[in-house]
Order: sequence, then structure tokens, then C-alpha cells
Amino acid sequence: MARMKDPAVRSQLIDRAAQLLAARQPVTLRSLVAGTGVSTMAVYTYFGGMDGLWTAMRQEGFTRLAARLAEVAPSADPVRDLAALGAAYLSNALAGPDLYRVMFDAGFDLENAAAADDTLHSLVRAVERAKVIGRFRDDVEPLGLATQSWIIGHGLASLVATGPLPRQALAQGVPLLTALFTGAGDDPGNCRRSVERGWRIPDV
Amino acid sequence: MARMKDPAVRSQLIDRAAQLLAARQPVTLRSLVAGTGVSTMAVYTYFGGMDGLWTAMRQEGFTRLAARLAEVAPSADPVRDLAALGAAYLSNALAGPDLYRVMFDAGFDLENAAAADDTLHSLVRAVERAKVIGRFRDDVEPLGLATQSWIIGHGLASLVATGPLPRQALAQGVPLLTALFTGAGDDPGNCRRSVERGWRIPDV
DNA sequence: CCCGATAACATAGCAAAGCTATGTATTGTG
DNA sequence: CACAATACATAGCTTTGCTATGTTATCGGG
Repeated sequence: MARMKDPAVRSQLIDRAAQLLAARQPVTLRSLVAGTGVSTMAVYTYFGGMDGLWTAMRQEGFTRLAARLAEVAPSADPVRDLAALGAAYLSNALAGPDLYRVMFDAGFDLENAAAADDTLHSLVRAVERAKVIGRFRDDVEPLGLATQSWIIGHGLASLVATGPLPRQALAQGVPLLTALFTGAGDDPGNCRRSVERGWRIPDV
Repeated sequence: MARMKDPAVRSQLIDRAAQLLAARQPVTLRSLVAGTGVSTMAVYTYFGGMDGLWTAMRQEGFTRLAARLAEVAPSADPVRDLAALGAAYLSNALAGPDLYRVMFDAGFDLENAAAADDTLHSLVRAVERAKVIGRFRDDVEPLGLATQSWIIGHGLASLVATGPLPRQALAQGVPLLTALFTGAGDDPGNCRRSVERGWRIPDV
């Protein structure tokens, strides 16, 4: 009945946008299609305009974040896993600061909210596992503690990746998470060890 | 020898920009000067261009933040004061979410870094006072703990004011700060009370 | 007291931005 | 095989930030 959209063009445009973003070059309609051979109309057939492209970029950002978090294999130590998830979150933000900023830049669509919920879920599960083995108290609300971990991770990512704090400030993540998890009932010594073991990743 | 710049025009333009920002209307060169009676050149004589205007907006944001923080009168309970400073920080961010976002949006100039340092200083002083009266351990580094408090405040502000978390999530500030300050050596019961007394402000 | 130099300001217009109207080509379906 | 619907290119419109140029007002020195 008609021609079909070529999905390769769509991902090509997204990739090029991410590439421009990483190169600190302005992402404009014309600079996007410059190297691709397609015309400016492609952006409108595939994304409905530049706004649609930014929405797609946000989705791409959450997809990459989910991939990073999925790399964290659950271990026998859920507190370590929580710190490792935080480290993966930071690692993702530092790997693509501009893309990370785009994720939280403008209007939050329902799709982004769902993606953010997925991000939280992996944290919630780790908190629940920590409760099961008695590291956290019974009265700890998994969603609440997961949200608090997210707040710390996002605050650190935002201030370091695109803000005024230097990269060494990433080390603040260890005392922050240790204090949070100790407050949730974990033994201070064990907590510190678990967090330090999980936080290995992003100090590069 | 020459005409003098009129400072009133400068603040008029800044005010109008903040007004447009709060009304969620695009801040463009021509929309700025639309109601003022001045021409587009004014933006260039006063700010050197739109970038200069955004820099001035960031300064304005930090000025308002400093004013909010200055409203917090130091009391005999420095832990309460720390929580009150965090609440004032949140209150400022929620009063002008768009302006708050502008503050951390793009390039961080030296001036902004200095303003951010001033913000930190009020926190550092409160931490030092808490050490003096024995609420925090002697080995607590004031700058480190102040930075950690800032990370929490900014994470909360960013995720609530312009992000996916609902306004009720502000309540997460209490357990977060309580855990942080308890980890710094404060007695859990006293800490909770102090934080709750200081956190009164932003739950509106 | 006035005049010239200098800076503030208005006007007009340029390059590039996003977007749209229109025409062409291509592909799935009857 | 023919038709219709959709992808895509081309060209141009509107608005953006910015600048070149001319005009006017103001302060200091004679």
C-alpha cells in the first residue's frame, strides 16, 4: 500500500545526534542530515520534528542506562549490589554527560517516567533482597530507600558530570551510601566494606 | 565624555527574562525587548549577547539562593540549621524551577563557581559549629560533609523541581539528612528531632 | 558656555535555525 | 498490473541571534 519507513535511517539519525552531542557540536536539523545523505524531511517523517528527536534521545539515554544497570550481576551481598548499581549509574552519566543531561532536561513524558520507574525497580529489588537476609530492618520501605539512593546518585551525577564538582567528588558516594544503608539497619563495618566493594567502577 | 548605561534597563531585562521563564514562554531576543520599549541592541550593550544574558540569569539565580540561605538564622542547634539550610535550598529551587535549572544548565564560569562556593560556605560553617559542640565526630571533614549535604539537596531539587519525582518526595530529605548526620556521629534520636525541626519549610 | 569625542541606542538587514508546502518516486495491495 | 498511500527531495517561509551603519545624547575641556 505504501513505502515503509526504514528503521535503519531512524537509528542512524539518533546515532549521529549522539555523536554530535558527544563532540560538543550543535545538534541542528541541517547538521544532523549533513553526513547521512538523507534530506531534512527525514527528521519529520521519523520524529515529527526536532522535539521528537530529543524525546527519542531521552529514550536512548534511558536504554543505555538500563543496559549499564543490567550489567550489574546480583551477588550474595545485596548491599554491595546497591553500591554497584549506584556506581553503574554514575559510570553511565560520566560516559555521556550530554546525553545524561538531555534525559533530565525538559518535559517528562509518560514514556520517560516509565523508563525512570524501570531504573528504580532494579534498586527496589536489591533493597528487598537486603531485607530478606536481615541487612536492613523490617520497617524499611524498599521504594523509599531506593528513591533515596537515586537522589544521591543523581545529585552526584548532576553536580560532577555537568556541574561544578570535580571528578574526585565521586568519592563522596561511598560515605553517602554507607550512611544511608547504615541508617537502614546495616552493621556499620559490614556496610562500609560492602559499599566499597560495589563502588569500584566509576573512579576512573 | 559619553552616555552612561542605565542600570535600570539591565535589571528590567533580567526581570523580564525571569518573567518569561516562569511563564514557560520562550526567551528570545525579540520577545525580551517586546514590552520594554528598548531595541534589540540593548541586549548587546548590556550583556554582549544572549549568552551574556544567560550568564546574568545564573548570577541572579545564585543571588536569590544566597538570599534564601541568609534568611536561615543560626540557632543553638547547628544540626537543625543544616536541615533548615537544606530546606531553604529546596524552597528556592521550587520557587523558581526554571531559574534553578538555568543555574546548572550550561558552562560553569568562574563566577558561578565562586557563587557555588559561597553556597557551600554557609553549610561548612554549620558543620563546624556542630563539631564544636560535639554533635559530630572530630574526624568529620566539614567540607566533605557539606558537599554531601549539597549532593542530597541538589539531587532532591533536581528530581522534584524539574524531574520525575512528585512533590511528596521532598519528605525523603528527612531520612536522608538524618542518616547522613547520624553517620557523622550525631545521636540518632537527637538528630531526627533536629532535622525534623529544621526541615519544616519546603513541604508546601 | 559651548563644542567635539565617545558611548548608547534605533534601524535595517544577513546567515542560519526550524518548519512546511508541494511535487516526485516507490512500494504494498486489490 | 494499476492504483493509492506513503517516503523522500526540493524550495521557500518565518523567526532566530547577530552585526553593520547611522543617529542622538551626554560628559569633559577650552
